[in-house]
Amino acid sequence: MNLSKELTERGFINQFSSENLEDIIDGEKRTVYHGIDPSADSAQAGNMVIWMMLKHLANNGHKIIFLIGGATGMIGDPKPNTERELKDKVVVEDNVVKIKKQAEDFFSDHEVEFVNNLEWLENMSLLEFLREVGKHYTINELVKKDAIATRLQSDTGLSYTEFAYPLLQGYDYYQLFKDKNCTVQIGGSDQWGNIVSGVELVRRKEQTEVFAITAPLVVDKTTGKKFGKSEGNSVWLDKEKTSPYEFYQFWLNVSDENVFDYLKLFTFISLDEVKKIEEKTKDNPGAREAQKTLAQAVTTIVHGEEEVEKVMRINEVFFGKLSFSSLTQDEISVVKKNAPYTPSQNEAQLVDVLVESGLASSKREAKTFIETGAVQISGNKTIDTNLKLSEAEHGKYLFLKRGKKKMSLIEII
RNA sequence: GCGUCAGUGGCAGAGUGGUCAAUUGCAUCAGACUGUAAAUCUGACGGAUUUAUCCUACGCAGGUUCAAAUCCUGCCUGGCGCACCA
Repeated sequence: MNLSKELTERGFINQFSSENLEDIIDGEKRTVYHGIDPSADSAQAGNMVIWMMLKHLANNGHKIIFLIGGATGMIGDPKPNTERELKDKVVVEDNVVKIKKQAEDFFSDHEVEFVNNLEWLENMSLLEFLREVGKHYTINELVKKDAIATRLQSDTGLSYTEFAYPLLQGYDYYQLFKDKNCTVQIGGSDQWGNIVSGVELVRRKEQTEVFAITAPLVVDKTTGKKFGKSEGNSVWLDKEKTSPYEFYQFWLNVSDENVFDYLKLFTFISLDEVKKIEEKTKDNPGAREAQKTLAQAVTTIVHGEEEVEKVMRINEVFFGKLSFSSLTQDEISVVKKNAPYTPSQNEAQLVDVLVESGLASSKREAKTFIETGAVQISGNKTIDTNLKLSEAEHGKYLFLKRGKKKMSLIEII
């Protein structure tokens, strides 16, 4: 199966700027670039779609340039409803370092060149920008761009700064074309306008056709919402922000409607194999074979095999047959390092411990949880809001559970 | 700069002196049912609490009043209109 077909069937392709995709990626080996703005200090699960696509491209012999928008990140691209707060320069610089490190790890098995658009944008003079870049854009055209058009209609308006964003990204493409003969740019579908802006700039300045490909924004089919939130929080690739355990849980909890799409997008499992899993799952959906495969595969890609093994052991304890008391000392220390863990005093109130461990956000909430029977101590439900830890049966460790999926290991110190 | 309209909880959006911790919807969380799924139903949804109350909050800062999200003044932010011929 050729690459364009593979990517299409896996669901990576939304739009592309050519008659057919084959012409872009199946023929000559090209230099492909993708850019990300350092608007946070870590990429999220959603970013992985493009990152996976880059891996597929790299596996097929294309050269990859990974651009980190040290310059564009200072501006922020126009969001459809609100103007962005300008980010502090120091924060942006810090984010650049972190994202770069993360991407380097993610692509460690591929040859990827990293660039920062600060290199060429930082010292460009305003006059040069207006003459070399601005002159090739008409306002008439810019105001038709989706993000800009909606903002012009909205109550918040649109600053000149953000209005200029497409020009900056366009210039990036031009630079990479001139410098490194880059002829393909990929991004999320929301980036289409910005990417095409570069395609046009290159055509106008160099009379050469370069290409654009976008991937669809992954949407949760069951909710219609943007994918990648867990309990209202973003799922990050950084394990300090989203622990491997939480990361694994996120994928394990994917609903049936989505899981096969995700297997195609976020893992390298072959399409045939996915089909097999799909059939197996139809016979016995309760086994959640597909989710397990997905969680294991994605977590391996992001955090590595070793982490996955640890996470799976923790799961055995939290959800599996293993009773807590049967854990060996060694296993407890594994849980301690990888799952939510809270040290506590023996005389502490249960409500306080719930708050400290993050299982409840306030005492009031903690009480409601207890009253509704959502709290278990080492497997035993408790409805006593005044309970102290010392009154519950436990050894040095106890295992606190709120709801079905939130837990924390409590160590008495 | 002038005029005018607006700024409310995660979001949308009511409320125009006390009955407002603020209607409603979405989102979120818990319970029941399940498969750590979805859908559905039930409940919670600023914080603390001795559950009587207290504190913090309706752009910011003051003021009027027994009492303000609601009235007044100033400021900040944004939308729209005007700002050359007139």
